[in-house]
Amino acid sequence: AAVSDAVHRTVQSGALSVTPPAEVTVERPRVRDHGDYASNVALKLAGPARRPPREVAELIATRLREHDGVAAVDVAGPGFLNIRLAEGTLGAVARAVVQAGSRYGHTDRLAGQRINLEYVSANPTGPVHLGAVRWAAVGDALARLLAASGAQVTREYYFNDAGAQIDRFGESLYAAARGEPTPENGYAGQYVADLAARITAARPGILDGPAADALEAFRHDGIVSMLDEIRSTLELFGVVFDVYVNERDLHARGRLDEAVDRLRRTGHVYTADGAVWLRTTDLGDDKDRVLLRGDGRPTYFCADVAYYLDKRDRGFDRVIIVLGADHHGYVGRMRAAVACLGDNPDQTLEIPLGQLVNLVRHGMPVRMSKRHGTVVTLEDVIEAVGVDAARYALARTSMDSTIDLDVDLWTRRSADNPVFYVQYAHARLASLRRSAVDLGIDPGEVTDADLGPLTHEREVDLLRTLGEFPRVVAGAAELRAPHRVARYLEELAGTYHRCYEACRVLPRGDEPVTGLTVARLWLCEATRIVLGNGLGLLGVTAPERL
RNA sequence: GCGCUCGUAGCUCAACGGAUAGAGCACUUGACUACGGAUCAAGAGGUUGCAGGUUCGAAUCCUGCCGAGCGCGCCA
Repeated sequence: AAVSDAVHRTVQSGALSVTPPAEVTVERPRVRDHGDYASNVALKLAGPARRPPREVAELIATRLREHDGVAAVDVAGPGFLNIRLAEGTLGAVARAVVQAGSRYGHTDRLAGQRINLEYVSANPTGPVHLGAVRWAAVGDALARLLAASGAQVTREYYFNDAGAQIDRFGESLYAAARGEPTPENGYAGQYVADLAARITAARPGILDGPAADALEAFRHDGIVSMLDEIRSTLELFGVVFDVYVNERDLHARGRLDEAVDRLRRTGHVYTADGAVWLRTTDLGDDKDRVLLRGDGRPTYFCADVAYYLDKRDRGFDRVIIVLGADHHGYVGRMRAAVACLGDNPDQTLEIPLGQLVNLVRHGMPVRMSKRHGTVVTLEDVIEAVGVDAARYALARTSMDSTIDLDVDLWTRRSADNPVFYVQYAHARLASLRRSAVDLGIDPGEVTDADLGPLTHEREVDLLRTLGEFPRVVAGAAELRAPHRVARYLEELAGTYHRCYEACRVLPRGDEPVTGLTVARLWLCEATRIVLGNGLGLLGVTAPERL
C-alpha cells in the first residue's frame, strides 16, 4: 500500500506522465540483502513513462522514504526498489497473528465472488479410484482457500446417474446376483458381487419375478448404495460437499430440453443426418458437437451444457470444475458452448486440469486394490498412508505434475516426510506451550510493547515469514494452487526450527522470566497458530502431540 | 494424423516475466547433561530437453524440433 501510495504521489507531483497501475507488485526478495520487501514498479512504469527505469525508481524511492516505518529504500539492479522496514515494526506481526487467531490469513480479496466449485464427481458405478482422490484433496483445499479469501463458495459433486453406463452397471449387478458372467462392457470386481448379494438379500424373491423389474431394482439399489458409499468414504477423507446434483434430476426437470431451446435461440444450432448439432466451431472448437442423437436422445455433451446453465441459473458468476488431464477434451467444447450461450468463458468457466497419480510401494507402482480387486481406491489410499499424509502429499505438488505417491515415504515418521516435518513443528510448539503453563508463566494480553525485544536475526526471519502468510493464502487461492500453502508451511517449519536452535525461550533452572521470555512465547504462539491455520486449509490436522 | 499437458541438481519437487534458478532426500563433515535431536550448522551438486525469437530482463511468453503422458465417436 505504501508503494502504491508513493507511486500515486510521484505521478501527482508531475514528475511522471503515466497512469498509475491499479496494483503494484511487492514481494519478499529471495536474497535477504535485497531488503525486507522489493518492488519492480519502476521497471514496469519505465516503458510508458519513456524514462530510464533507475530514474523512475529514484523518484518513487524519494516519496517512499517519507513513510513511517520505512527505514531505507535502495534502488538496485536495473531499477528494483529494495525496502527495509524500521526495526521493531515487525513485532506487530506476531500480535496481529495472535489476535486474529484462526482467522489469520483470511482476506477479502475475493469478496463478492460467487463460485461453484465442482470436483471428484466420480461415477457411481464403483468406488472412488486413485485418480479422483487427488481432486478430492486438491479441490477441498481449494474450496477452503477461496472461502478464506472471502469468496462465497459452493462445493459441488455431480453424479452421472443416467445413461447407458448406469444400465450396464445394473445389468452387471443382476448378472452377478444370478451367478452369470459379467456382460460385455460391464462392471466386474469383488465389490459388484458383494453389492449384488446385499441387494438380493434386501429384496427377497426379486430374482424370481419379471426380469425387467429385477433389472430396475438392481440398477436403482446399486446406484443408491454406491452414492452412500462414495459419500461416506469421502467424509472419512474429510471431504464434504454442499450440494450433490444428480444427472437424472436434470433430465427429470426438463433442464436438457431447456438448454437446447436456449441454444437454438442463439442461432448456433442446426440439424444434419437426423441429429441436432451445436456449431461449436463458430467459437473455437475443432469440430461441431451433437446435442440430440438421431433417435432424439441427448448426448452427454448436452447434459454437460444443461448442467452448466443450471449452475449459472442458481446465481454463480464463476463455475470452476477440477478435472484430470484425461478429460482435457472436455475443455474446448465446453468453452465453445459457453460462448454460444453468450457468456464469456474467460470469466464464467474455469477448468483446472491436473495430472494423474500413481501409488508406489517399494519402488513399484501399485495397480490393484486390495479390497475391490479392481483399480486402487480411496479406501486403499487411506489404509496405506492415512488421511493426513494422503491429503498433504496430494496437495503439496502442483497439479501440472504427475505424482508418484510413495507409501514408504509418506508413512515414515522422520524429517524426510514433509507432513511429519510440519506437524512435528506444530507439536513441538504445543509442547512448549504446555511447558510454559507448567512453569506458571502467564504472559497476559499481547501488546506491541511485549514484542519489542524480538531483534535476533532468526526471530526477525520468523516474523517476516509469519507476515507473509495472508499473501500466500490469497495467492494460492487466486492461482488455484493449494500446493503453495504446503510449500510455505515447510519453509515456516524450517524457519521456526532454526529460530528454536538459536533462541532459548523458557528460563533454565531458576532463571527469571524476562520480557524476552514473554516476547518469545508470543512469537511461538503466533507460529503455532499459522502452522495450524495452514494445515487446516489443506484439511490436515495440527496435532498437539505426535 | 490432429490436439492438450509435461520435460528444472543423482531422486522427489519449488520458483505469478525479475536480481546469484531454490528446498528436502541421498552424499561428505560437524553439534546431543534434550524448552520434543522426529532438530540444527557447514559443504558439494545445474548449459532449466535442443535450437531460434520477443524485451531492460525468459525455466516462465512465441516458433520449430526431440522425448514422455493423455485425448480425439450420434461411447460414457
